[in-house]
Amino acid sequence: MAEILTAARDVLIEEGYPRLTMRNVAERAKMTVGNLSYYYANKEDLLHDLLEAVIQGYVEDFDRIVANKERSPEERLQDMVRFVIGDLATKETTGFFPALWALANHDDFAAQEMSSLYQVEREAFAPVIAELRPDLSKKDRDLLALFISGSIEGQTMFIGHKREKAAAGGAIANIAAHSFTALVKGIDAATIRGLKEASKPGAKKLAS
Amino acid sequence: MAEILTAARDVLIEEGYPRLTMRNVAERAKMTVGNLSYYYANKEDLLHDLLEAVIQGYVEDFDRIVANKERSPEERLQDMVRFVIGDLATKETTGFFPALWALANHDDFAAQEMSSLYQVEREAFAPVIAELRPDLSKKDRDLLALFISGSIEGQTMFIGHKREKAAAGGAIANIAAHSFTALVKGIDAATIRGLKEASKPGAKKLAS
Amino acid sequence: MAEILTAARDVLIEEGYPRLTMRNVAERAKMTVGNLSYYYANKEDLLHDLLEAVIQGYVEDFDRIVANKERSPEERLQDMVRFVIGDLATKETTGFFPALWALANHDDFAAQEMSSLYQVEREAFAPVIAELRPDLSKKDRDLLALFISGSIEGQTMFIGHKREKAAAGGAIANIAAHSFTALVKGIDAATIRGLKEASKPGAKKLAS
Amino acid sequence: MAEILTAARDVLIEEGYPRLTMRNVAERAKMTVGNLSYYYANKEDLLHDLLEAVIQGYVEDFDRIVANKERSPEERLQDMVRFVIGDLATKETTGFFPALWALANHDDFAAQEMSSLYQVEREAFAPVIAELRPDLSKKDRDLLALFISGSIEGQTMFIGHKREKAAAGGAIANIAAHSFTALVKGIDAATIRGLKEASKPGAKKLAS
DNA sequence: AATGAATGAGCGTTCATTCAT
DNA sequence: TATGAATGAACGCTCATTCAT
Repeated sequence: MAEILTAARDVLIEEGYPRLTMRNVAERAKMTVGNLSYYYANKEDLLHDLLEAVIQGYVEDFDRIVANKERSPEERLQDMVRFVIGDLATKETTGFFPALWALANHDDFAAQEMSSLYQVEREAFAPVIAELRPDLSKKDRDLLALFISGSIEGQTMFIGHKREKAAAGGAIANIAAHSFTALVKGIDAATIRGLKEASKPGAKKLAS
Repeated sequence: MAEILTAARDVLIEEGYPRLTMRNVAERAKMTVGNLSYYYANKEDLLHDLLEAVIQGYVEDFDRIVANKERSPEERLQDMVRFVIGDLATKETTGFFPALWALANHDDFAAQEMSSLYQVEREAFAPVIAELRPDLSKKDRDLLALFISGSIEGQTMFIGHKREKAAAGGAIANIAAHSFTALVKGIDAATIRGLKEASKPGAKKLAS
Repeated sequence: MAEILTAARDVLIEEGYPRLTMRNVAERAKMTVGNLSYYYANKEDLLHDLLEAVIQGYVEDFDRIVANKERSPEERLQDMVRFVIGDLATKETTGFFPALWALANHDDFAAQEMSSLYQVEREAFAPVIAELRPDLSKKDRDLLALFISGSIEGQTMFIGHKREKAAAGGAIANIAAHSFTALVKGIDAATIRGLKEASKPGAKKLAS
Repeated sequence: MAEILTAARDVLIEEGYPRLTMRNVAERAKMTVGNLSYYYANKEDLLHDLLEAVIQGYVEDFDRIVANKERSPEERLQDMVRFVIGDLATKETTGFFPALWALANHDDFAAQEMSSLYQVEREAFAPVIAELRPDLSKKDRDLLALFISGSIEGQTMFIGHKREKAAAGGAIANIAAHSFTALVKGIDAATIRGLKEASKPGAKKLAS
């Protein structure tokens, strides 16, 4: 039943994972605990279905973005960045993802779901990066997508829903769009592999 | 007693926030629950002390980094990026921060502690950004620091301890160091404020 | 479930208020604590229901007494006095009321329940007093009922179940029946208001 | 140490018996629990000393009252009644006695202390009753004292400190003084033994 | 499908008590 | 005398789970 998953998602987002209890979900779904357990014999099953369903929603979002082929690769990269950053400021996303990240540290299923979601995200970035930088190896392009994806997600903690810097969301999106474009267009393979930048030894030398 | 906070931190990092119980902490600290509650009358006090202590540790790390003035601003920016990215791959940091981010959604104290930590992080970045870009307003420089901080933190989910892409940590650090340097050196105020990039309307137009 | 309230009442009466714990009640009701808390989400609810139920029982007793109109007012007053004094010597009443009186000092709900019970008791006395003394104001008649009620209740400590002077219960009932009859028939309004008795200043004068 | 008993008494009176804990007493006495247990190895000892001390205070009060021989027996009876009723309205007495009565149901020591206190109270009433009614047997006079004592104590629940009818305290004292005087002067031995009043069978007959 | 009832474990917390210093 | 530290049991309460109906 979809109502159960909606209820569970709402509890998770609004009250946090520690309060994602069978009772709270049942109450929100206007059911008894007994009946909830008819649909989900145990909490683990419910959690798995919940993660799958929520993540599937985000997957569909990414699929939709990629489809647009009318604009230039550079524009499409920036569209995607703005879309994801815009989404991350919603109550749902700000509520869900930190819970997912924390869960992934101790729950293999959550880690795997998270993994598959971000793979889809990276696959959405992949074609535009490939168009902009056909000279780079697939591995290097994947690393760029990985970095961009992480960079974007990390903004959640600051410009997410009701977070301290929520008001800076627009400027952060501008910076991100510019930064990732410049990065993709400007970086070379040697830099990615650490063969070029002179500053690397610094951290270590000065720490000692 | 420091042993209690160490035990609590270990429980949080290794088992996750939902298992951060008085009994688990007491057991790890080789105490009885009764005695634990002699030191911490309630769980909230313990959690607060724990967050404060752990965050204070990171604050001290940042303070130490900033101190180094021998290298060029560009090198120092890259040193700092590499230091933070290096740290984020440790078991402690990968375990602690996602828990903190999730907690911050529903616990005001956690949100506030998180806030003060990242302010310190941004203040560590501020002087190098100021040296590189004296032409930018303080507000714009702060936005750059905010973006960089978020970008770095977001890598945790991918290259953190035992995370899927942990092996890519070195490459990600290289990309980050390069990307942030290029960003700080290359961006202009109009871009930050969204007065320059032509791609902005795209997302909406194509979504419809 | 009535069994729970019965069990709770028995614990209160036989073991006293400090031992009225959820575990003790559950054990006596042959339940687990978990199941008890299915019926009573918290101890306060249980206590309130318990007080209400027990007090309702006494209210019904009083209602039954008043109904009897065949005997003279004087006889009815004495019937009532003997009934209440007879009841107060039962294990249940001797066990319950001191607990209630003590509780009423620190628990508002208990105070209010106690209040409503004794109001019913006084209303049971009111009509016979009114028949015997139509000349007195309602206020004065209420004061007589208040005094009689208190006088009766106070006997609990001495002639209650297993109390030191339990054997004197019959004589005390005789004295009470006589005393209250004489009081109601003999007192005048001036005495109630303290305008007549000459002894009043004595206490103070001699204490100094 | 007297401070401990004072602290314990204050806790009992202000917070009630269930909150009379070693910790609360220690805190009020500005001690540590450890040090409190130097003076009182266990809670039972403390409770016993507390009951003894408080009750001794009341015993001394009674002893003082009896001493006054200048007034007539009737006046002295009324003086005593007014004194006790006046005292019962104090915070201390209203707080202490219901706790004692409740305790006496399940704690033998409390029952015994209570017993000895009321014996003293009755012994205070005894001489005036004897002076007024030398014709009655000692046993009958003791029964009158017992009834009077119970009657007075029972007023606590209604006109005690912050109790519902506290404002009626003066009128109740007037009624009590009058009632007990009339009782002592008017009753005869046959009535006490139940050989005279015609109303006795009523309660039973009509209840059936 | 749905309810209500029940279990047993675990939660945070409080307590009387003990003891080394 | 006095403290601080420690124990172990009990407290009220919540939880995931089970099951008869």
